[in-house]
Amino acid sequence: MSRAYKPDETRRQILEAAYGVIHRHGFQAAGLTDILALTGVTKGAMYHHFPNKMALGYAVVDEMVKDYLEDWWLAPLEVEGDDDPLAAIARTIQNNMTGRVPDIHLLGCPLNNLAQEMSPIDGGFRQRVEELYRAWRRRLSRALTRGQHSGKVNATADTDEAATLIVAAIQGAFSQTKSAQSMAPFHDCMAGLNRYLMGLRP
Amino acid sequence: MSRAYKPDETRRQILEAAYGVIHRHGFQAAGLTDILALTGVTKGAMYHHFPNKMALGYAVVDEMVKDYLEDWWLAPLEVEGDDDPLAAIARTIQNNMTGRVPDIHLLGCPLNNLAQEMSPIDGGFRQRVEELYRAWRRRLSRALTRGQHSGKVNATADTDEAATLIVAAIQGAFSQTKSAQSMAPFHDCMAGLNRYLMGLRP
DNA sequence: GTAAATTCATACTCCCCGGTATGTCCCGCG
DNA sequence: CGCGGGACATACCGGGGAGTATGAATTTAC
Repeated sequence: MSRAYKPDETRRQILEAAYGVIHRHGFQAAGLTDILALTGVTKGAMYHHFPNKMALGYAVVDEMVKDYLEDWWLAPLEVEGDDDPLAAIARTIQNNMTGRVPDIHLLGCPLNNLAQEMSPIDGGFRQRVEELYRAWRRRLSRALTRGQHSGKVNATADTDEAATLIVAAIQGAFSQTKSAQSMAPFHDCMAGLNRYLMGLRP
Repeated sequence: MSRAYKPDETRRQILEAAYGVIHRHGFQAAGLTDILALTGVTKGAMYHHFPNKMALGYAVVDEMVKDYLEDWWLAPLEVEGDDDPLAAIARTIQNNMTGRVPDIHLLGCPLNNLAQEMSPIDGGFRQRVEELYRAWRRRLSRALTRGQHSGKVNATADTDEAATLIVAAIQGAFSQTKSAQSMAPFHDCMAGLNRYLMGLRP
């Protein structure tokens, strides 16, 4: 018969439930009771896998949010044999608007949400979130530099500057979308960002 | 002699203290005790002026955050006899980077902070925050339209789209700045935004 | 000048929620 | 086979923060 104890699966369930609840309500407003009720796992099991709520939050950033960022925003920038980062960025944006669960963007960006809420309160969160932001900017910047070498991006453009603005536009789009509870600002913003990207052509 | 009871001044003190604490720690993490300790006002006085913590938060948005937005981001767009909105926007950005208390931006944008934290949790917050966002976009959009009429802005540009992107870039700049605890992303982002604005010239 | 309403102070209540203590069950290992 | 440690369950604790009850001081109204 199937095993009764599956510790890593249990840990995984907790992480995913926590990721969902935190995405919806924020870290502070996310009650352990809510998370546990969502999984069927009990508090004892949860405190066996994580020493406290903070550690659970850290794990959510380190594992879940990091994966989200990688899968939806970073990996698409570096598909094999692609030397046109501007097209890749536009494709990534398009992919995010159409490829995901509809209205998931109304909840905001998992990274930006946590950054806003937790960075000023807790150093551990701040450090982890900042690491993800830096990775995002660096990967974007490098992609743009490669584009400059292949002649697809204006050689005079400051790639760090452009990377920061692109990240900011995406974060800001999420932010407005969340408050508006409508995708309209998101679409407007991505259209504007596309226009900006055109301006980076040689 | 001076009066002992000054209700509107008391109310004002509470609002300003609440605004500061909420700006630093967020609404949920802001304890009434902290706010009151900062003012010397007691809990009884506070609950006389505001029915509960939510109402206090609403008042902070309606009065303090609204004023902040008006003073630092909206009014500078509409100085008398100015027909060049792109220059006005660049000036507003510059004004925000130099004219305020240093490192105030490390705390994030008061509006964006509340938007991120409270919009998904409470409808009252969401509605108020969204109203401010809409006002911001509209005022920007109208300024750009005026610029089109005076020939200072490319007539083919979509002003709503541009307004949304500008707001997004500013919000995103704040967000990254807050996590980085460094003004570098803010400066990069504003430089990139300026480059985008150049692209809106006829 | 006095009653009524407003403004503020103090002490207390209540409850939610993170955290703990303790016990049981299961699995691996000799 | 049994024993020791890992995996999970249940019940309880304690603190902190929002909210309240009550009363005193002050201003206003008539």
